[in-house]
Amino acid sequence: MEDFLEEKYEHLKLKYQLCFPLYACAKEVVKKYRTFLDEINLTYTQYITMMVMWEHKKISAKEIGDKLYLDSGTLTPVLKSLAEKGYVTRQRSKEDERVLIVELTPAGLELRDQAINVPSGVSTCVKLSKEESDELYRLLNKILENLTENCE
Amino acid sequence: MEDFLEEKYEHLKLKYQLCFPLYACAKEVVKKYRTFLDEINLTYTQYITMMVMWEHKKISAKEIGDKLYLDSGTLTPVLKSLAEKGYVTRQRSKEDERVLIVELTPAGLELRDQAINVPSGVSTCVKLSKEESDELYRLLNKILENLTENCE
DNA sequence: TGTAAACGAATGGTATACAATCTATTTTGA
DNA sequence: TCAAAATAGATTGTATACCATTCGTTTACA
Repeated sequence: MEDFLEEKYEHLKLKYQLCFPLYACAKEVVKKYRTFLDEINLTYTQYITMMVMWEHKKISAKEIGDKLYLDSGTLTPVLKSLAEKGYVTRQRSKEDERVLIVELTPAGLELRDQAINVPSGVSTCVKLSKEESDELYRLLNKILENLTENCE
Repeated sequence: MEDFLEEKYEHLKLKYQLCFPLYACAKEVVKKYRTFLDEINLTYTQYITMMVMWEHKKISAKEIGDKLYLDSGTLTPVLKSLAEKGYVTRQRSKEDERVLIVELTPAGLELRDQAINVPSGVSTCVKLSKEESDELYRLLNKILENLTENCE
């Protein structure tokens, strides 16, 4: 095998990877969020958790994890920190003691008004047209679906 | 303000966010990589670092960080672990003592043959057409460019 | 009905990520 | 020329993420 015959390794180069820009892009976008979220003293993970709370008001930890693709190892400390900040309460379900019910507090609801301009701020930096955003949204959700089901 | 007038908060719902599927998708793809990379005992970060090494053989830590969008806080332990596994060497540049030169070892080069089927394995699970992959690649790199420059 | 299986959280361990700071070296510019 | 600024890595601290395991509760089913 000659040393210059490296064609079979071409696909291992970073620039031919689809998944690398996905990984890098997600990191950079979260980093951009940080500049906006610092002002309301939330991390990105706390922020997306609050988004679930703003929409659902009262929901189990399990359901939050399903929506955010996070397991209890990640979510438990996040929920505890949000409870310490006074934005949510944590209590066991009466019907099923295994279940942790997370509920939005009035302070948590008020926080929404301070977060209201975060999405547009980030969106301005991302600078995609409506058509491009829609297409990207579609492709990402398609991958998410494909990965969630078993692959052959 | 009536309680049912929540239109102004609609855009804060998770399903209207572009960045959330990006974040979730990147996590799930990296998780899928893990199933393939476990076999060769590499983490995802170690794997993309090795991809840079396979392509460049000898490169500074700074340049690796630029390519992978990683800072020294993340990269230093990754490079140390790869050196412990025997895949790279770490030594200071003679010309500029500040610079750390990372060099691929023969064992590191051999590892490439074991990694050769990883990209197609993940790609099979992602299940996008050639056209979709190309478009996603284009959009992600466009966002990366936009985020890297300043947003007013 | 009573025990095994399943379930939801919590915990401990490992590995990122990034900001802030520190150290050593090199470059700049008055 | 020589002090200030810039640069490259390393270190420290905080916050994810995920895996494996554990614990207590609930469900299934033999």
